[in-house]
Amino acid sequence: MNDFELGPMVKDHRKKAGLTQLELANLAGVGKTTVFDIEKNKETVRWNNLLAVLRVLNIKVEFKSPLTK
Amino acid sequence: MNDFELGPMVKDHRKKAGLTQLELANLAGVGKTTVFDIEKNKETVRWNNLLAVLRVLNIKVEFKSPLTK
DNA sequence: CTTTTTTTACTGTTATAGCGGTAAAATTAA
DNA sequence: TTAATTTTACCGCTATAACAGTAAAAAAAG
Repeated sequence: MNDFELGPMVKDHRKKAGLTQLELANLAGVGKTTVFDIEKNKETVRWNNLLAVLRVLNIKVEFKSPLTK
Repeated sequence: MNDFELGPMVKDHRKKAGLTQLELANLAGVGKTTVFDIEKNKETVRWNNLLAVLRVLNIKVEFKSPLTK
């Protein structure tokens, strides 16, 4: 289970926000290539760049573990 | 709100797992510097490296948004 | 259909994350 | 206390992510 893919989620949110990849990139302060890579599920992107994109799209990140719950 | 810091959480989980930074790094397949940086909240680490460390510590990542819920 | 926009893909260059090594603090154990 | 371990910090070197172009393929608009 949990073969969740972040890329498609980002793409979906961007679409629903009415943004092009370039617009999202500019809003997030990253290059268009980075947005493209994120949507393609490339995981070698930098954490801060991914965070910047998620922030624009109002996607929150949560970390959970048996210890946390 | 939500000035959540990932670094301390990683450190706490590592401690409770009885691992040194070096051991965690080796288990995750990253350099010791990367583990150190993550615990210091350095956000320029690569997403895949962060994921590898979280996986060892059994910390799951969830993405949430108004659209998702 | 045709035109426009967007997305995908590739390229060369630049900036820097990641790495292991080393060593000094800081912490923990004996 | 001293000794051993761990963490923090810094150092070059290397690998590669990020970037702005460019252009072709795909999608959307007219």
